[in-house]
Amino acid sequence: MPKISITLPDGSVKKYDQPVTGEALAADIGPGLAKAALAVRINGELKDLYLPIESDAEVAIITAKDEASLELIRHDCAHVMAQAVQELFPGTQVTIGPVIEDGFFYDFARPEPFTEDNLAVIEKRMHEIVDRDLAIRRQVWERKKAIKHFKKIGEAYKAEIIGDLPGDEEISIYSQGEWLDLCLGPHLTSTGKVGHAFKLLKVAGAYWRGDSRNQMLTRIYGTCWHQEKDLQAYIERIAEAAKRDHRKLGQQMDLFHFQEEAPGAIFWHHKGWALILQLVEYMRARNQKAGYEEISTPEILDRALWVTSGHVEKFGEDMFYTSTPDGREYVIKPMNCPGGLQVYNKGIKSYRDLPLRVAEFGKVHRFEPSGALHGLMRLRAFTQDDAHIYCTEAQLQDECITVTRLILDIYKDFGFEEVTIKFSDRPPQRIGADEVWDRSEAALLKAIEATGSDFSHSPGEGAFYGPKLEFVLRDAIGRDWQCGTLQVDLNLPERFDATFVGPDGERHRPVMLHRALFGSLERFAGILIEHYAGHLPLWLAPVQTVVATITSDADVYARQVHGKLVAAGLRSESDLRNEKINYKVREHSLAKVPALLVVGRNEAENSTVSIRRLGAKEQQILPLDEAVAALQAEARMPGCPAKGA
RNA sequence: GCCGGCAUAGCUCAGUUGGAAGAGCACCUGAUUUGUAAUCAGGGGGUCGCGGGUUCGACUCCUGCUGCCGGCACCA
Repeated sequence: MPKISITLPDGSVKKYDQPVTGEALAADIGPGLAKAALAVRINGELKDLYLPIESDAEVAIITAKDEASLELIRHDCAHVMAQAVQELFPGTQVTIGPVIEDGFFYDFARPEPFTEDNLAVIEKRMHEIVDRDLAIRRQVWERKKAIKHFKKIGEAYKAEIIGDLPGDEEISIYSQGEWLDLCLGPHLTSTGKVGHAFKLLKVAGAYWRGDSRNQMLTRIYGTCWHQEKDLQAYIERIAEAAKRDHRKLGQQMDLFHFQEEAPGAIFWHHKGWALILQLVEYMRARNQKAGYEEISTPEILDRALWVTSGHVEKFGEDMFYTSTPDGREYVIKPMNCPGGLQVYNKGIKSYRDLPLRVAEFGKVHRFEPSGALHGLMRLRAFTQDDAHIYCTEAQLQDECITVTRLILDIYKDFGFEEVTIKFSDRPPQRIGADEVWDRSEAALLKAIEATGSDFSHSPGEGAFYGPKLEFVLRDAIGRDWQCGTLQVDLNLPERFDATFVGPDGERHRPVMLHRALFGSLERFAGILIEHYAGHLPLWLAPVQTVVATITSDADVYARQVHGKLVAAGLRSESDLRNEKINYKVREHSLAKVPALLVVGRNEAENSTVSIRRLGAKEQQILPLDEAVAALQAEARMPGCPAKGA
């Protein structure tokens, strides 16, 4: 009587008298599969191919076609790299080497860190180890023996990891040839299965266990694919992202610059500023439609106010300070809310005033760690499209839903269709009663539900003063950017003693919400530049049209065309230089001007323009007035009624 | 902040073992009046990031600082 029955993915069942390995099972199904087999999935869990299956199970043979197999070869590739490193650089300790998106890394402890120059040598040795086709085998060791072994060979970090594993966990050690590593597995059956489609990408420092108080290790990043063409495609993908880099495009398009005297702050040139102004105009219109008022509060406020708000205590090390000759100490605001609360507190608020929605395009300064600065994406001086909503607890739910809908709707206008929401709830250290946290968290969750959005839960990641939602959008090449945020604040209304008079004639504490949609205008501009690869849609483009002449005979007409475009509200420039049209086309194309209006003798005589759109090879000849009207219509801000309409 | 790398003309980058700072583009001048991604010729332009040191001599070697780049940590 067969003892073990194996159910395959197609529903068929194979029966065996004794335990069977994944290898044997694959061979039993077919020689092609035996050759392609990389691992097995037993009851949903990935396992090594050579381990016996002891009891009835649902089993699938994993081959290169399975998504999971990429993780396997990347993990093995990390091990091959670790082996190569230890062969080449004796005395280097291994720590951890996980699979990450598109690749893997391994962290090493070594007095002398690796540099990029070492990568080629390590890569070469890795290819040799793959060619050795070493069998990879799993062993289970007794805990004490494992710790003793790793200590003996000088692997203090590995010994520490084993010591910290839960008591009931098996200590599995994988060997490939002479080389051993502690690892949960599973792995391929031999180093040969890794193949040669891998590449080491960069070296970096990384703290042991991700804690900046610990020793810094040296990390090597790599990527690994089944086939060379996949590797090449990945390398091209990285190159494509580099081409979109907003710092590079920002220079090419003459949008902004940075310089040493203002680390983390930006000099906007007029074209870049035009983009920012357009974002502000858009958000103002949306705010106005959504029932917001707008205020503006001082950028420099007495330090005492920041003591009251709690910022000095909590973020004192991360703020800009300034003092005046009269000896007063000020803080350059890192947030708009304390200033906003001063406006709220001026005069007495009634429950009839709520919900009160107050927007502020506030420029804030934060003394970010120098290593965190990154173009427009992480600045020390940036502008928030901030707003604070003061409401009653009863209104909290509706306000959360309305804000969430507004955010999602606005992202669509910028071509971001895929948005996920991150929900962060109460951290261990917090202020406020648990019942209030219960209600606040429930309100945010309900808002997610009401919009039917995808969301992820980050337990304990909320701010100390309240839970929050963070809105993450996916750009044209699949990268995620966290932009918008909606936070409940249980702290500041208390600290500044904000109140409203209720129907009962008593003073009550309002609930305060913080919300930003773009987050930072500068950062959002950077994201847009990368999302569109500089090809901003007409309504956002800094220079929307350029009128370029073919000969100087058309100069007078070109001025007339340009004048009409400007009168129609378009950001237009004219190019009457004594240059060939090829030269002009090339130059304005590189500057990412969306619409080039070429005029020569023909156009001047017929009152037409030849429109060449960015990226197109063909032109379109249109009567001047028709062309202006069409461009004007296209340049209209989405989501808002036309001005004066 | 931490680890590593980088810093030469407005931009992109060359610059050998330490021995007189270069190219292309851009800019200026002139010629050319041109039909959809670079017309030709000439010219001007440098504290080689900043400061110290070694040396007869430093863009080059050593060192401190600043900024930037790639990560890590941080991100109210």
